[in-house]
Amino acid sequence: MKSCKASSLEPVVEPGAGCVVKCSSERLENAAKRRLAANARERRRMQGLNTAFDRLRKVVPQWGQDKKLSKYETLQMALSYIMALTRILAEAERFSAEREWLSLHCEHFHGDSYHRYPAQKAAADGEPYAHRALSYHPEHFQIAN
DNA sequence: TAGGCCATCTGGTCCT
DNA sequence: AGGACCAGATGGCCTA
Repeated sequence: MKSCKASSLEPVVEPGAGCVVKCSSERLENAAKRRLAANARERRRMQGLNTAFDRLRKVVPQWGQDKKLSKYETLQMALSYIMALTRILAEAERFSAEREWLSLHCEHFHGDSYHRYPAQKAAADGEPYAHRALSYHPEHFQIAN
């Protein structure tokens, strides 16, 4: 019994017409199987992508959002969040550098007015600093663009 | 009912 | 050759 090469795209022409029919139907069957396998792989890939989005949603702030963020919103929020954290880090570094400078040069001052961290200052202003810094809302997305 | 969001299928392209 | 990735098409579900 002759076997067909599934890799060949052209139908194999044989004196007996039987193989042509059989080969093409086998090839069709193989193609269908490969398509189904590819569909399953694609489904798994997208599911993996969605679990990644879910994990991202968990670590991104959603203040005032009872509805879950869409994928686009999640990405935009993550971007804003990272930018906010970066800014906070930079500010913290700047403040600690200032503190060092002050402690070197102004030792005779008693620190209250100089040694305040932003968080403490903001708390004194009535609103938590971190909340003010990170309170991003979907309507702020344009800022990140 | 229109519009937004999503899942799935599908064919094309690139990479190993 | 086969898998991963991507983008377009399509249909379902939900909400204003």
